[in-house]
Amino acid sequence: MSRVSSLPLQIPIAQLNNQCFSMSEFTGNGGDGDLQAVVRGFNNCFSPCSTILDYPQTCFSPLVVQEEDVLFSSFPDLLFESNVVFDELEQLYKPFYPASSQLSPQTSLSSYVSDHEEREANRVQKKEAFPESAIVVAAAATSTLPVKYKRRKTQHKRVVVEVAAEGLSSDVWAWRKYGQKPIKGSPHPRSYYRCSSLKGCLARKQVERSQSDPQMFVITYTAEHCHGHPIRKSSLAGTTRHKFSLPKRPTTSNHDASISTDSGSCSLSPPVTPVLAMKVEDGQRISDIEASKSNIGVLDDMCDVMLCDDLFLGFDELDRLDF
DNA sequence: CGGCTTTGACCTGCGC
DNA sequence: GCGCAGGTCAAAGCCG
Repeated sequence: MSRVSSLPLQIPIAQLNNQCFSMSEFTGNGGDGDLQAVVRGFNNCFSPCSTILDYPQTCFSPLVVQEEDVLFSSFPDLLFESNVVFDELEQLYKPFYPASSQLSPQTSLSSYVSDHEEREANRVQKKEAFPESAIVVAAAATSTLPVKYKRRKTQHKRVVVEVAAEGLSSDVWAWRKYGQKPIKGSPHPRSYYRCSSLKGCLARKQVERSQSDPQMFVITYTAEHCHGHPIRKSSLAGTTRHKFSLPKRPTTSNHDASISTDSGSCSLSPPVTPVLAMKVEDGQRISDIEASKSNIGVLDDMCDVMLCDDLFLGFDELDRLDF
């Protein structure tokens, strides 16, 4: 049985379509350039008015579903432990649904949900079975932290996706890097970005190379944008100004996670990386899980339809809008 | 000059 | 309570 993936998909570059770059083309420093430049371009995989509009079929190609089968045959235990991100997609895409559309992704693609205890138990199990798996952990904001440190890791919904470098090439959002940290157990540092499209926007994302496949990047989105999408005509604001971002001062830190790129070399390339992701939210109940499980068949039958019809129809509609 | 990256320091969460 | 790891801040400097 094929299911919609609740894990970040890893699509080898060799399997991507012919339009994609190779890593050697894409990177300026032998494959380990400057990540921040690449990162700006990624968000489009969930952004209805980014370059995805121009290349929807490459973003949600049937390859995605095929890969899911492979993925889940390899990780069967994860089927009931993780969640689908289509509700996240829907949230982002909701404003752009065609008015006539009667079938939103939500209605046909209910995600698995879990309560806190179950997720915690699962997390432990997963950690044992798949210590390198990208796991989404999300939580509601309940902290009493000082304002200065309000944005801590468990406060917001988190969406984890894994993409090839090609998927990082365009973005409607502008991201500003505010930190980079080496992560224990990982040879690659993690970079931290915040949305710079609007001051005060809490949207964050973290980017690091996948441990299992250094050609892939694990991107974690945290919180939500408190503003609408930047208009497409100005979406180049999301592209980097710097041809190559090199360390501004001598450093011994690890820049392994960094990739050099810029809009000049990449922005015209379609975001060819198919991406699905998963999301977990607090407050979900076991009964909801059971209800969602019953939709698996629907998922099987509808995922192609949803992606190809609902979303793409909406993209077409949106594309006709005059920004 | 504004916006960006870099990076050491600081702070919090969490496991023991 | 302590120490570690992760997340954020903010100063310094670069770039267009």
